[in-house]
Amino acid sequence: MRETCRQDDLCPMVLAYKLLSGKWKIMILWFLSDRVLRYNEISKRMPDVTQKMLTKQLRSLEEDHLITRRVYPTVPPKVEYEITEIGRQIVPIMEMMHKFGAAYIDNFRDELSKHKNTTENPEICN
Amino acid sequence: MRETCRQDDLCPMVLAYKLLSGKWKIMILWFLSDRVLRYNEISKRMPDVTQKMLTKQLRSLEEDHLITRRVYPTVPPKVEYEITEIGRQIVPIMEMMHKFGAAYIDNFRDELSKHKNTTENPEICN
DNA sequence: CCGTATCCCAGTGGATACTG
DNA sequence: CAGTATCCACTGGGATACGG
Repeated sequence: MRETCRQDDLCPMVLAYKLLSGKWKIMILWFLSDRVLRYNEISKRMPDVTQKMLTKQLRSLEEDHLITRRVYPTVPPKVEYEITEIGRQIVPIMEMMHKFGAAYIDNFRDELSKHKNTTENPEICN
Repeated sequence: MRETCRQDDLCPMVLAYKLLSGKWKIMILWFLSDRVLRYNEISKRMPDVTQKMLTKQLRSLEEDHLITRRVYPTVPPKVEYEITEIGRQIVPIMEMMHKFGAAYIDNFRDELSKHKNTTENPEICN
């Protein structure tokens, strides 16, 4: 594993980190891992994200080929977002992160005030 | 898995993301997963991090119980950093991230200019 | 050796209003 | 419905110098 880092000037692990960097990206990917969603459906699931930010993160994910954006030229407009093949490979990582986070909470239930309101709507994962 | 999100106002997955948020944190954790390291040894492995940032990220990781900091009151001073039990549970996540990153590179070798110089020293993972 | 102290900048993220 | 357009605040990250 460690050898692959020498291939070029970019560490795969750090690249993966960068691809997921963005306050709402993993949530978006999480929801899209379930099924194709329209803009509004994502928005409803994430009430705390402003339209601007949601659009921005969606475009960034699209640019990185983790999701696709399909526009139906209808009136009113309809836009569907779908996770890609490569994007779907992130799901197990998110699952491990979820598992780790749960274990972490078990250990440090008391001192999580720092991270409270990590999300104001806990239903996001449901 | 999804049910655990209802326990409190904090999604474990997002918490995990927050714990790892910080430009150099996964690299630090990666190096420490190998063995205990002194401040200077970490610094040598990550030439691009300023002392201030390295200290900051180390303190943050310590505050989050992912690493420990042991100070030897000698002259000159000696400080050792060690990954914790819970911190070690992140290693498989980092390994999956590495694996994903490698697969990603295989697919999009061409258009990675955006992420080039993700690290200026590719040896970081070695 | 292992840090602090200042100062600084860019980019991320947000509030609010508007539109094809 | 699915976005843009402005304007703004914050903070993560950095350069440089100094200190116990």
